[in-house]
Amino acid sequence: MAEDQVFAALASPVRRRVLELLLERSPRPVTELAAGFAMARPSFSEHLRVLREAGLVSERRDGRQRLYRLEVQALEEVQDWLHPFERFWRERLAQLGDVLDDLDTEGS
Amino acid sequence: MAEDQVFAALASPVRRRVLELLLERSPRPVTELAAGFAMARPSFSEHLRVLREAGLVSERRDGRQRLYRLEVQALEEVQDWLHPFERFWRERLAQLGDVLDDLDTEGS
DNA sequence: TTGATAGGTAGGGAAATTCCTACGTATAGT
DNA sequence: ACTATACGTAGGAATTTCCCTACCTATCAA
Repeated sequence: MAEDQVFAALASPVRRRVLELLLERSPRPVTELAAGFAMARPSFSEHLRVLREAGLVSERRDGRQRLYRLEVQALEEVQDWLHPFERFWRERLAQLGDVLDDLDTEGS
Repeated sequence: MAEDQVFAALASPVRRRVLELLLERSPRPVTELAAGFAMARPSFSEHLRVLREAGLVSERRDGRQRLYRLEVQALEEVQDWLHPFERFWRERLAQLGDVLDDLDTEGS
């Protein structure tokens, strides 16, 4: 399943950080993305491959650079999976709100 | 980081499914949760442990059962991480909307 | 107390992940 | 044509993950 690959890709802090970098500016060449990581380049390439195969980024060649672009629609799969749970924590927040209201009422 | 453990826990389809089961009804005993998985019990126990250590579920003992409860606030870490990306796909959707509008305009 | 049920821990093997060094390929500049 | 740059693939070691069987502990029921 595609969802599986997306979640598996997000399991690595390195790969999540790459997506954050691409959120700031996209597309960007590999060297620029790799700059912040204390890691050999082939290791970093491997992370990019995982992101690519999950559909989270796409690659375009430009001269001798390869520009990686954020493909944000893949993250919608995460959002979609998360969505049914959202109701639950809204309830929690509502309850928290009630408690705060109570404290407020008592305090006044 | 706690975020790391949450994302790592969600990387497994089995564990995501467990959370979905707990969304339907929570808390539930282990046997009930394990019913749908073709897996030895100790393997399933291990998945529960990962979920517990990520803070995604909590355990309470009740007689000889252990009731697992969904702890949905741990998923907020995912939501929080995802949030900055949301703007991006809203833009994509807006663009898609424009295209559909254009088609509509041409069609009329 | 004996036996059945619920669910865990211990330990181990296969496979996947994550990192490395060495090397290959393509493009750009001189 | 030569050299440097950008980035990948190949192959391998260490670690982690995911599953197993065997066994232990606690509770309930007869």
